[in-house]
Amino acid sequence: MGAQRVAEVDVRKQALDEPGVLQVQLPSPVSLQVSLECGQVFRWKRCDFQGCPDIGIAYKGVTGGTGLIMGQSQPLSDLVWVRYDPGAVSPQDVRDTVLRYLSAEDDIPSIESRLAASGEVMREAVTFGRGLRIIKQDPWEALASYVLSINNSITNISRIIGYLSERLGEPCGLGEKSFPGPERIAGADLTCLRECKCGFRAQNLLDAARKVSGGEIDLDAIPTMTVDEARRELMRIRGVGPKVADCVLLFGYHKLEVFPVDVWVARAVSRYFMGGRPVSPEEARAEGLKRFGQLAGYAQEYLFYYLRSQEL
DNA sequence: AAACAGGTGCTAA
DNA sequence: TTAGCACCTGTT
Repeated sequence: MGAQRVAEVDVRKQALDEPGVLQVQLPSPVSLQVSLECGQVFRWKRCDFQGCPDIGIAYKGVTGGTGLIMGQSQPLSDLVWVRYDPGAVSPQDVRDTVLRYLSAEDDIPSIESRLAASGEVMREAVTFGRGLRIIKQDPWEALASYVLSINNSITNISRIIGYLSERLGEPCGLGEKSFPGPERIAGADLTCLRECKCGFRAQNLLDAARKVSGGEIDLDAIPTMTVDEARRELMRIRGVGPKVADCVLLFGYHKLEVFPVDVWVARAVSRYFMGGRPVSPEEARAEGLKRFGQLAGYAQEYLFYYLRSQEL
Protein backbone atom coordinates (compact mmCIF):
# COMPACT_ATOMS: atom_id res chain seq x y z
CA MET A 1 0.00 0.00 0.00
CA GLY A 2 2.61 2.46 1.11
CA ALA A 3 5.02 0.88 -1.29
CA GLN A 4 2.66 1.38 -4.18
CA ARG A 5 2.17 4.98 -3.29
CA VAL A 6 5.89 5.61 -3.25
CA ALA A 7 6.35 3.80 -6.53
CA GLU A 8 3.85 6.12 -8.19
CA VAL A 9 5.59 9.17 -6.84
CA ASP A 10 8.89 7.74 -7.99
CA VAL A 11 7.74 7.37 -11.57
CA ARG A 12 6.35 10.86 -11.67
CA LYS A 13 9.47 12.41 -10.19
CA GLN A 14 11.71 10.45 -12.52
CA ALA A 15 9.71 11.75 -15.48
CA LEU A 16 10.35 15.26 -14.20
CA ASP A 17 14.03 14.43 -13.91
CA GLU A 18 13.92 14.83 -10.17
CA PRO A 19 15.55 12.61 -7.58
CA GLY A 20 14.78 8.89 -7.76
CA VAL A 21 13.53 6.63 -5.02
CA LEU A 22 14.34 3.06 -4.11
CA GLN A 23 13.91 0.81 -1.13
CA VAL A 24 16.68 -1.12 0.51
CA GLN A 25 16.05 -4.38 2.29
CA LEU A 26 18.30 -5.19 5.23
CA PRO A 27 18.82 -8.64 6.74
CA SER A 28 17.59 -7.45 10.12
CA PRO A 29 15.65 -4.46 11.49
CA VAL A 30 17.23 -1.04 11.89
CA SER A 31 16.09 2.16 13.55
CA LEU A 32 17.25 5.17 11.58
CA GLN A 33 16.16 7.40 14.40
CA VAL A 34 18.36 5.67 16.94
CA SER A 35 21.27 5.03 14.58
CA LEU A 36 21.46 8.55 13.17
CA GLU A 37 20.56 10.47 16.33
CA CYS A 38 22.52 8.55 18.96
CA GLY A 39 25.47 10.84 18.39
CA GLN A 40 27.83 8.70 16.33
CA VAL A 41 27.27 10.69 13.11
CA PHE A 42 26.90 14.42 12.65
CA ARG A 43 25.65 14.91 9.11
CA TRP A 44 21.98 13.94 9.16
CA LYS A 45 19.12 16.38 9.51
CA ARG A 46 15.49 15.50 9.98
CA CYS A 47 13.43 16.26 6.89
CA ASP A 48 10.35 15.19 4.96
CA PHE A 49 10.53 12.31 2.57
CA GLN A 50 8.83 14.59 0.12
CA GLY A 51 5.49 13.38 -1.21
CA CYS A 52 5.41 10.25 0.90
CA PRO A 53 3.33 10.80 4.03
CA ASP A 54 3.66 7.11 4.91
CA ILE A 55 7.32 7.61 5.62
CA GLY A 56 7.05 9.03 9.08
CA ILE A 57 10.68 9.81 9.68
CA ALA A 58 13.42 10.77 7.25
CA TYR A 59 16.92 12.25 7.27
CA LYS A 60 18.92 14.11 4.69
CA GLY A 61 22.69 13.88 4.58
CA VAL A 62 25.72 12.62 2.74
CA THR A 63 27.35 9.23 2.59
CA GLY A 64 29.53 7.42 0.10
CA GLY A 65 30.13 10.77 -1.55
CA THR A 66 26.48 11.38 -2.46
CA GLY A 67 23.61 13.30 -0.96
CA LEU A 68 20.76 11.05 0.14
CA ILE A 69 17.49 11.08 2.00
CA MET A 70 16.80 7.95 4.04
CA GLY A 71 13.43 7.27 5.57
CA GLN A 72 11.32 4.62 7.25
CA SER A 73 7.57 4.12 7.50
CA GLN A 74 8.04 2.39 10.84
CA PRO A 75 10.50 3.23 13.62
CA LEU A 76 11.99 -0.26 13.59
CA SER A 77 12.03 -2.04 10.27
CA ASP A 78 14.28 -3.90 7.88
CA LEU A 79 13.14 -1.61 5.08
CA VAL A 80 14.75 1.75 4.31
CA TRP A 81 13.48 4.15 1.68
CA VAL A 82 16.08 6.19 -0.12
CA ARG A 83 15.74 9.25 -2.29
CA TYR A 84 18.74 10.13 -4.42
CA ASP A 85 19.80 12.19 -7.40
CA PRO A 86 19.67 9.87 -10.42
CA GLY A 87 21.89 12.27 -12.33
CA ALA A 88 24.67 11.86 -9.78
CA VAL A 89 24.59 8.18 -8.86
CA SER A 90 23.19 4.85 -10.04
CA PRO A 91 20.52 2.94 -8.11
CA GLN A 92 22.87 0.04 -7.60
CA ASP A 93 25.52 2.30 -6.10
CA VAL A 94 22.93 3.82 -3.79
CA ARG A 95 21.86 0.39 -2.64
CA ASP A 96 25.44 -0.72 -2.00
CA THR A 97 26.26 2.52 -0.23
CA VAL A 98 23.29 2.28 2.12
CA LEU A 99 23.87 -1.40 2.92
CA ARG A 100 27.49 -0.68 3.71
CA TYR A 101 26.78 2.50 5.66
CA LEU A 102 24.26 0.74 7.88
CA SER A 103 26.59 -2.24 8.44
CA ALA A 104 24.07 -4.65 6.96
CA GLU A 105 26.34 -7.59 7.62
CA ASP A 106 26.42 -7.08 11.41
CA ASP A 107 24.38 -9.79 13.07
CA ILE A 108 22.26 -7.39 15.08
CA PRO A 109 19.85 -9.93 16.62
CA SER A 110 22.81 -11.87 17.94
CA ILE A 111 24.57 -8.75 19.25
CA GLU A 112 21.41 -7.53 20.94
CA SER A 113 20.66 -10.83 22.64
CA ARG A 114 24.21 -11.46 23.78
CA LEU A 115 24.55 -7.99 25.29
CA ALA A 116 21.08 -8.14 26.81
CA ALA A 117 22.04 -11.43 28.44
CA SER A 118 25.09 -9.87 30.08
CA GLY A 119 23.08 -8.15 32.80
CA GLU A 120 20.04 -6.16 33.77
CA VAL A 121 21.47 -2.77 32.82
CA MET A 122 22.50 -3.88 29.36
CA ARG A 123 19.13 -5.55 28.88
CA GLU A 124 17.45 -2.18 29.48
CA ALA A 125 19.98 -0.26 27.41
CA VAL A 126 19.55 -2.63 24.45
CA THR A 127 15.77 -2.48 24.74
CA PHE A 128 15.92 1.28 24.72
CA GLY A 129 18.31 1.45 21.78
CA ARG A 130 16.84 -1.36 19.72
CA GLY A 131 17.70 -1.00 16.05
CA LEU A 132 20.98 0.81 16.74
CA ARG A 133 23.71 0.06 14.24
CA ILE A 134 27.28 1.23 14.37
CA ILE A 135 27.50 3.30 11.19
CA LYS A 136 30.42 2.82 8.80
CA GLN A 137 31.70 6.33 8.24
CA ASP A 138 34.46 7.41 5.94
CA PRO A 139 37.69 7.15 7.99
CA TRP A 140 38.87 10.67 7.22
CA GLU A 141 35.50 12.19 7.97
CA ALA A 142 35.35 10.26 11.23
CA LEU A 143 38.83 11.46 12.15
CA ALA A 144 38.00 15.08 11.38
CA SER A 145 34.62 14.88 13.10
CA TYR A 146 36.01 13.54 16.35
CA VAL A 147 38.92 15.97 16.34
CA LEU A 148 36.20 18.61 16.22
CA SER A 149 34.22 16.92 18.99
CA ILE A 150 36.76 17.76 21.69
CA ASN A 151 35.15 19.71 24.52
CA ASN A 152 32.25 20.55 22.22
CA SER A 153 28.51 19.93 22.03
CA ILE A 154 26.95 17.64 19.48
CA THR A 155 24.85 20.39 17.90
CA ASN A 156 27.92 22.57 17.55
CA ILE A 157 29.98 19.75 16.03
CA SER A 158 27.24 19.23 13.43
CA ARG A 159 27.19 22.92 12.68
CA ILE A 160 30.95 23.11 12.15
CA ILE A 161 30.90 20.09 9.84
CA GLY A 162 28.10 21.79 7.91
CA TYR A 163 30.16 24.99 7.56
CA LEU A 164 33.24 23.09 6.40
CA SER A 165 31.26 21.12 3.83
CA GLU A 166 29.48 24.21 2.59
CA ARG A 167 32.68 26.15 2.27
CA LEU A 168 35.16 23.52 1.08
CA GLY A 169 33.10 20.56 -0.11
CA GLU A 170 31.69 19.80 -3.53
CA PRO A 171 28.08 19.43 -4.68
CA CYS A 172 27.08 15.78 -4.47
CA GLY A 173 23.38 15.64 -5.16
CA LEU A 174 20.12 16.79 -3.52
CA GLY A 175 21.71 20.16 -2.85
CA GLU A 176 24.16 18.64 -0.40
CA LYS A 177 27.91 19.11 -0.32
CA SER A 178 30.46 16.44 0.47
CA PHE A 179 32.78 16.67 3.44
CA PRO A 180 36.10 18.10 2.22
CA GLY A 181 38.98 15.66 1.88
CA PRO A 182 42.28 16.03 3.76
CA GLU A 183 43.99 17.75 0.81
CA ARG A 184 41.26 20.32 0.64
CA ILE A 185 41.46 21.12 4.33
CA ALA A 186 45.26 21.07 4.32
CA GLY A 187 45.06 23.61 1.51
CA ALA A 188 42.80 25.89 3.50
CA ASP A 189 44.30 28.32 5.95
CA LEU A 190 43.73 28.72 9.65
CA THR A 191 41.59 31.80 9.09
CA CYS A 192 39.18 29.84 6.92
CA LEU A 193 38.89 27.11 9.52
CA ARG A 194 38.31 29.69 12.24
CA GLU A 195 35.58 31.22 10.12
CA CYS A 196 33.99 27.79 10.04
CA LYS A 197 33.86 28.07 13.84
CA CYS A 198 36.39 25.34 14.55
CA GLY A 199 37.76 27.49 17.35
CA PHE A 200 40.88 26.17 19.07
CA ARG A 201 40.33 22.87 17.22
CA ALA A 202 41.29 24.51 13.91
CA GLN A 203 44.97 23.87 14.56
CA ASN A 204 44.29 20.23 15.38
CA LEU A 205 42.18 19.73 12.27
CA LEU A 206 44.87 21.30 10.15
CA ASP A 207 47.50 19.04 11.70
CA ALA A 208 45.35 16.00 10.92
CA ALA A 209 44.75 17.15 7.34
CA ARG A 210 48.45 17.81 6.76
CA LYS A 211 49.63 14.52 8.20
CA VAL A 212 47.06 12.55 6.20
CA SER A 213 47.38 14.36 2.90
CA GLY A 214 51.17 14.41 3.20
CA GLY A 215 51.32 10.67 3.75
CA GLU A 216 52.81 10.96 7.22
CA ILE A 217 49.73 9.15 8.47
CA ASP A 218 48.38 6.49 6.11
CA LEU A 219 44.71 5.97 6.82
CA ASP A 220 44.64 3.02 4.42
CA ALA A 221 47.23 1.22 6.52
CA ILE A 222 45.19 1.37 9.71
CA PRO A 223 43.13 -1.76 8.92
CA THR A 224 46.33 -3.80 8.61
CA MET A 225 47.46 -2.86 12.12
CA THR A 226 46.49 -4.25 15.47
CA VAL A 227 44.11 -2.04 17.40
CA ASP A 228 46.88 -0.97 19.75
CA GLU A 229 49.18 -0.04 16.89
CA ALA A 230 46.39 1.81 15.12
CA ARG A 231 45.58 3.70 18.29
CA ARG A 232 49.17 4.81 18.75
CA GLU A 233 49.39 5.78 15.10
CA LEU A 234 46.28 7.98 15.25
CA MET A 235 47.40 9.58 18.50
CA ARG A 236 50.39 11.05 16.70
CA ILE A 237 47.94 13.65 15.46
CA ARG A 238 47.58 16.71 17.63
CA GLY A 239 44.18 16.66 19.29
CA VAL A 240 43.82 12.91 19.02
CA GLY A 241 43.95 11.24 22.42
CA PRO A 242 42.64 7.86 23.55
CA LYS A 243 38.97 8.79 23.25
CA VAL A 244 39.15 10.32 19.78
CA ALA A 245 41.37 7.49 18.51
CA ASP A 246 38.89 4.89 19.74
CA CYS A 247 35.99 6.73 18.12
CA VAL A 248 37.84 6.82 14.80
CA LEU A 249 38.55 3.10 15.04
CA LEU A 250 34.95 2.30 15.93
CA PHE A 251 33.11 4.58 13.54
CA GLY A 252 35.66 4.86 10.74
CA TYR A 253 37.06 1.33 10.72
CA HIS A 254 34.31 -0.68 12.36
CA LYS A 255 36.67 -2.04 14.99
CA LEU A 256 33.92 -3.33 17.25
CA GLU A 257 36.30 -4.37 20.01
CA VAL A 258 37.18 -0.82 21.12
CA PHE A 259 35.42 0.99 23.97
CA PRO A 260 35.66 4.78 23.62
CA VAL A 261 35.29 6.43 27.02
CA ASP A 262 33.88 9.94 27.29
CA VAL A 263 32.36 11.57 30.35
CA TRP A 264 29.02 9.86 29.79
CA VAL A 265 30.41 6.39 29.36
CA ALA A 266 32.70 6.87 32.35
CA ARG A 267 29.64 7.90 34.33
CA ALA A 268 27.70 4.85 33.09
CA VAL A 269 30.50 2.45 33.97
CA SER A 270 30.86 4.03 37.40
CA ARG A 271 27.16 3.92 38.16
CA TYR A 272 26.22 0.57 36.70
CA PHE A 273 29.31 -1.56 37.03
CA MET A 274 31.44 -0.10 39.81
CA GLY A 275 28.86 0.63 42.47
CA GLY A 276 28.98 4.37 41.91
CA ARG A 277 32.66 4.68 42.73
CA PRO A 278 34.32 7.35 40.55
CA VAL A 279 36.50 5.82 37.82
CA SER A 280 39.26 7.20 35.65
CA PRO A 281 38.75 6.99 31.88
CA GLU A 282 41.46 4.34 31.66
CA GLU A 283 39.80 2.29 34.37
CA ALA A 284 36.40 2.57 32.67
CA ARG A 285 37.93 1.48 29.40
CA ALA A 286 39.60 -1.56 30.96
CA GLU A 287 36.29 -2.56 32.52
CA GLY A 288 34.41 -2.18 29.24
CA LEU A 289 36.96 -4.20 27.30
CA LYS A 290 36.96 -6.96 29.89
CA ARG A 291 33.20 -7.07 30.23
CA PHE A 292 32.17 -6.86 26.59
CA GLY A 293 35.10 -8.13 24.52
CA GLN A 294 34.33 -8.18 20.82
CA LEU A 295 31.03 -6.37 21.44
CA ALA A 296 32.57 -3.46 23.36
CA GLY A 297 31.82 -0.94 20.63
CA TYR A 298 28.15 -1.76 20.49
CA ALA A 299 27.95 -1.91 24.28
CA GLN A 300 29.51 1.53 24.53
CA GLU A 301 27.04 3.03 22.10
CA TYR A 302 24.00 1.49 23.83
CA LEU A 303 25.27 2.78 27.19
CA PHE A 304 25.96 6.24 25.83
CA TYR A 305 22.54 6.54 24.21
CA TYR A 306 20.76 5.08 27.23
CA LEU A 307 22.38 7.26 29.88
CA ARG A 308 22.16 10.45 27.85
CA SER A 309 18.50 9.97 27.12
CA GLN A 310 17.88 9.58 30.84
CA GLU A 311 19.83 12.61 31.95
CA LEU A 312 19.38 15.02 29.10
C1' DA B 1 26.35 35.94 34.46
C1' DA B 2 28.83 31.93 34.81
C1' DA B 3 29.18 27.37 33.70
C1' DC B 4 29.27 23.71 30.68
C1' DA B 5 29.87 20.88 26.32
C1' DG B 6 31.37 13.31 23.41
C1' DG B 7 39.03 15.84 25.68
C1' DT B 8 43.58 16.99 25.02
C1' DG B 9 48.18 19.13 25.74
C1' DC B 10 51.06 21.34 28.89
C1' DT B 11 53.05 22.12 33.25
C1' DA B 12 54.19 21.09 37.89
C1' DA B 13 54.75 17.87 41.55
C1' DT C 1 52.43 8.70 36.47
C1' DT C 2 48.87 12.08 37.71
C1' DA C 3 46.36 16.42 39.06
C1' DG C 4 45.12 20.99 37.59
C1' DC C 5 44.18 24.23 34.11
C1' DA C 6 43.16 26.66 29.62
C1' DC C 7 40.73 26.42 25.52
C1' DC C 8 36.76 28.62 20.69
C1' DT C 9 32.08 29.08 20.55
C1' DG C 10 27.18 28.73 21.51
C1' DT C 11 23.56 27.85 24.95
C1' DT C 12 21.28 28.03 29.16
